[in-house]
Amino acid sequence: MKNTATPSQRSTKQKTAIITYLRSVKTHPTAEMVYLALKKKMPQLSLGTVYRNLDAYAQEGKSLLFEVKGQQRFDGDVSPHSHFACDACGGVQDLWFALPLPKVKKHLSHGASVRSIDVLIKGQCDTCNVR
Amino acid sequence: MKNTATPSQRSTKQKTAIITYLRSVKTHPTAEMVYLALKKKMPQLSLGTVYRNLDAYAQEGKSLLFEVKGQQRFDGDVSPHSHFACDACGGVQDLWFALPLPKVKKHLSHGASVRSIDVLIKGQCDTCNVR
DNA sequence: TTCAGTGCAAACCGTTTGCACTGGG
DNA sequence: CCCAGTGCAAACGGTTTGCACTGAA
Repeated sequence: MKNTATPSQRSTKQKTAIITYLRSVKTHPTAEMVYLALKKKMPQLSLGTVYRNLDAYAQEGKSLLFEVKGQQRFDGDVSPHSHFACDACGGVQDLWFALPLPKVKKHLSHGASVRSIDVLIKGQCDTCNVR
Repeated sequence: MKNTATPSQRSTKQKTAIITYLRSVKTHPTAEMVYLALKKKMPQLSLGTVYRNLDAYAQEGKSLLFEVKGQQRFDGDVSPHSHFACDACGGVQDLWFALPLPKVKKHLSHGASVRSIDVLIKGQCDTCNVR
């Protein structure tokens, strides 16, 4: 969240692998999850590189970034939607209801500009509730 | 966010001061902000105590807890509302538009239970936009 | 008197960063 | 050849925690 924005100029194996993985998955992974998944195929991959690229993608608007229980979660799907995070298993799911955007904007102070709208619902998922 | 829930049994100066301060303020302070504010009057107050009590209040539903830029922010007003966080100055403001709750619930998986709904809008506040 | 709560300081851990090296253009 | 990007490991900083002490009941 603090990495300085340096728009990417060169394409590398690592960048391609990271964005490809993020877009192929619906788990809203942490940086470490991405790192561990890719390390199988790219053993020399470093965690710092994963953080740098995930942060860059988020800043460029190529991914969503939100925080759950003190950890950053990334989402390769940037179309507007919300998230449900399970307190028990830590899983995150997409929710596709629409926000009343005109109403929202009406409540913002005049002159404020919006970069993102994050809706995060916390609770227990159905699976964890059964156990 | 990781402190184990131990419902408070004894009332102390510190607990009273912390919840009173949190309810008196509209700044959505971090634990450190609360600590620094109260330390003026209670010089022996410790940061750990502030964290423990703020976390406990959040778990008991006596305050709201959400995360902005890797930091926990606390809100003594637990009536349902949303937040706007300025990327530039770090300030957080309340927003009082209503969510379409029936629609939201319709999209949750059957069997899931909801503990909280956090709406966080990020951008630049009017003041920072002028500068 | 008892033990929940506190103060203190060290530990924790997710994230960031400095630096030498690598490889894309 | 050049310098953006990477790997590595150390540093960072917000939060948590172990332990001895304190004070509410």
